[in-house]
Amino acid sequence: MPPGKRCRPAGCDFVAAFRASSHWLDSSFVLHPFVPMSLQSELQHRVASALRAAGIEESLAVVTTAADTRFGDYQTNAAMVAAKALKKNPREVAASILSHLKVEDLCKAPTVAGAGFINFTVLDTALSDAVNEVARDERLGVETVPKPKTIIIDFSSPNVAKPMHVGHIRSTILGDSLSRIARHLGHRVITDNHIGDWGTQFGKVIYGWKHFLDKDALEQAPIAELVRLYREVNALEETDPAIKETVRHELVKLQQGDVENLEIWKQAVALSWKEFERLYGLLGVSFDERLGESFYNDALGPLVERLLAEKIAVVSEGAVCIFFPGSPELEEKPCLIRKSDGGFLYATTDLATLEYREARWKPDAVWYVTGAPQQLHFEQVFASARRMGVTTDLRHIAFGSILGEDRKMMKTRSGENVELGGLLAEAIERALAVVAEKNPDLPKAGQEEVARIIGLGAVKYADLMQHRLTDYVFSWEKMLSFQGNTAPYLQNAYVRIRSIFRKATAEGISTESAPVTISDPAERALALQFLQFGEILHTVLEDQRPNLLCLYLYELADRFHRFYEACPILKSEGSVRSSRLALAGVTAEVLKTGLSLLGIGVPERM
RNA sequence: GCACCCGUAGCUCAGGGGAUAGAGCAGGGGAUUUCUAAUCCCUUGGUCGGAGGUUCGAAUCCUCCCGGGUGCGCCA
Repeated sequence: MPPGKRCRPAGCDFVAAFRASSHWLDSSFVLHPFVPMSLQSELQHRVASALRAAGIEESLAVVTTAADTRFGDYQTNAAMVAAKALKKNPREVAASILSHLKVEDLCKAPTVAGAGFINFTVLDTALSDAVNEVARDERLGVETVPKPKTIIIDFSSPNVAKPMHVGHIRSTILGDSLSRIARHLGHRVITDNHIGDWGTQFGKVIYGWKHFLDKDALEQAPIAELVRLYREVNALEETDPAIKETVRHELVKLQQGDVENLEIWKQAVALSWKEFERLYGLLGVSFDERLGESFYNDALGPLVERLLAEKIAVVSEGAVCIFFPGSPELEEKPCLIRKSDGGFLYATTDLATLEYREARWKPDAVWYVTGAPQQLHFEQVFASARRMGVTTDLRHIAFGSILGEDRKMMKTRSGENVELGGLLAEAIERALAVVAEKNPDLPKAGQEEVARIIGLGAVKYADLMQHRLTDYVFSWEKMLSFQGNTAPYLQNAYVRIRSIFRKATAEGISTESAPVTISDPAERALALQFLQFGEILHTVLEDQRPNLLCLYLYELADRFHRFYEACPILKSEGSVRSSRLALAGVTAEVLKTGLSLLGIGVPERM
């Protein structure tokens, strides 16, 4: 199985889904999530009022952060958009809007620039007020959605009897992060690990188990032994068609409930789970449910029979298929749900799984976090589900493949791909070396704890920071880098702040929350950045793109590091000191919360 | 053959109608009596694969072409 793929079928027009993604929830939170305290949304309201007064369509009132700080803090392109429809000069339209715009309590006088941009520079006082609002808010300006949805997120889904390798990291980490964000925004989330515990790999495993199982090796390193069996049988099959047939027969026997094969299967599943649990524990990933493929076995036959009876499925060339007349994309691509030999397919399991989920949780949405190559499969499954009357929003959260140095997908069978356990161990080991060097006084146990947080953070961040649809070339160097745009960079910003607070406490300086007063440019830049926190999370969830959160946090840490260089905190005095301390404190909170939503922890020192 | 994705700096990637296209790494030069240098500052580096089109405005949308990848009835 290629690593970019899951053990499960795929398919669905993920591009269409991606494009439509901002429409599946309430339109009310699509464009501008309700952030009543936010300066940005307040400006937007003011612009909307001005547009109304100027006789222009209010929905054009979109305020964004300025493209360049030279132009100010925020901007709106409404005049240029309106000018197009009105067939007027954009700058004249902008002037007309300005004449109706009342923002003197928030900004310096707005200016018209370029082709018709209206730029806003926020007053230091207004910015200070806004920051103090966020600082007082437990949720740091992040509102929950008014109408929470029930979302089932199906991710990770490794195959039993095979090791988890780097190809599994994307689904696992992406799914985990999306789950955390969705929950944080108030949705009801059910995470399910639809593990591949009933695939055709068992024919090979059982054959190998019966013919050349090394019991000592199984004792020592169970997964490795199972993999060895799998690979050896795989190789044998290539050369001997008779063995291939026997292997297939072992699978059929298992599916028919053969006692011996069932027992081997149970042991293999249990051994695999043990290893998966170890990795999930290390990664801090948990699931509400682990209903693997085998859970749905008994449902497959009746499901197919019912679909046949309902004339949704038909027999074609001996196989049971669902056709999609009237759908140009799927006209020639039926969904097969029973082979001519009576065996079931992944689509069958997916449909049975969906029925179960519908009945048990009545979800508003089901998200399948699997590789992009599976899009057609999901398209077929979703189309089948619709024929069955399912109206739930089904979405394939596709992601690109991890490529080898040769820019081709890493192949499981070639054996060259990197096992996840080894990658994580290496990351932690390298982090430990750095921690020991930088923080030799820390007790060993403390160093190990810090190394774990940093090493795992680096690996997770390296994956999450990438646009999820892009293929990327796997590189140890990138995965294990602790410099530049990496998790340790973000963690370091947090650690610096914690260090300042420790020192303040030691010196008897009050760290009680105090009002923030913005004056220095570095303070402005930092403050404006964490005011965006409330908006960014909604955008991330709407597009299912944690890389935007990574980018946001990187910029926050970047601005903090500059502030740190430019604005001494403990060296300053009085209200300036307490203000800067408070500013740093909020930054730390946003960093910690933001990273936790990526599934990344923060150490107190590093 | 058909469908989908991708092509942006030496490398790895952001940006997906808006102002002079950004970052990390790599390369060059600086900063530490000062809250952690896993940091900061400066700097080198780009006909955004190509050609048309739409638009006041295109890396971004449309069409075609080139190049790479992936998928496409009894695998998962």
